[in-house]
Amino acid sequence: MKNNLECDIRQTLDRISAKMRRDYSEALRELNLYVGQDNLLSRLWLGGDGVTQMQLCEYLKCEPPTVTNMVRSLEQNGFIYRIKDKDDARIMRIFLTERGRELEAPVTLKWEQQQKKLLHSILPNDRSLLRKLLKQMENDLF
Amino acid sequence: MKNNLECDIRQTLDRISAKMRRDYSEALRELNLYVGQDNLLSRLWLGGDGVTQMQLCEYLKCEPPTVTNMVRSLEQNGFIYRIKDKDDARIMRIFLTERGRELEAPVTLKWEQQQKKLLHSILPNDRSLLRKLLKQMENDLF
DNA sequence: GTAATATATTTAGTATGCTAAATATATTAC
DNA sequence: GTAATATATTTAGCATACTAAATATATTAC
Repeated sequence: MKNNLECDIRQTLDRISAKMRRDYSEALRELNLYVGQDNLLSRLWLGGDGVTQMQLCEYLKCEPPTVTNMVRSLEQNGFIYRIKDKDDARIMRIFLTERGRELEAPVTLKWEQQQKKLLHSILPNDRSLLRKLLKQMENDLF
Repeated sequence: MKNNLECDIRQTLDRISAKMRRDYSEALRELNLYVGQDNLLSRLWLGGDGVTQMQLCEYLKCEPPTVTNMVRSLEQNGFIYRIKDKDDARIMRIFLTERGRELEAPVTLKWEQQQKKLLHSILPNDRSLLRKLLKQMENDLF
């Protein structure tokens, strides 16, 4: 069991994602962001100003308390602000501040750099094959 | 940039690893373990009884404070115990309890189940190709 | 032998991420 | 209109995981 193919694939995948996360986390610290916050902001950058926390849960595929914490941190650091919906008092709507909006370009640059590093030695043909296989795995998982 | 190949691969990889972690976390809760603790224990199962925390850092590829916390939790739950090295008082050596040793079989079973699910629809040929590409990516990253 | 440096671990404080339970507001059923 | 149910968010408490700083012990330089 120890050294077979399946085991190796799962473990390698684990190591890649952990290492990717660490590197990426470090890169984002230069922008005063924590890893994951960029994903939340990206939902707002693509014209999603006024989105609810439930919509962010859906987008980030995480649970409501996680979004509560992320949103609190981002608000405290001045990247977003929240307004209670006037028709449904249960709902908080999230908006970008100017400072949050300004992060789009530098974060996109970090994304590109990270991707470049990740796929550095993979040839174009292999890239599309890799994507196909990963998508297949994703489908099996969900 | 938004929908190109590279971006897709990074994001898909992210989603797979997050989903895998969630599923796996749930499965491990039945054994009173948290995700990651199984990896620490596996280092001990493979004849590594008496290992130091620094060696666990190396194995788990994480920082010393993380190991301190994991080890504290595992000790409190009775899976391991710690003894101060008699020659070097800075070093703590980690040992499995009987309860910790008993977890090897059920955890291995969970691993197999998770791997099976992950690679369910990937053909053997594609599996070795996939592994090759993942290893290549890992090399680029480190 | 003492001072400076290196190593191993812990503490404090931050984040993401979870579950379970509490709270507040809306909607539905009667 | 009231009671029961559903939805959105928060709180509390747990985990992994990080950095920076503190602590304790060893080793090296002199």
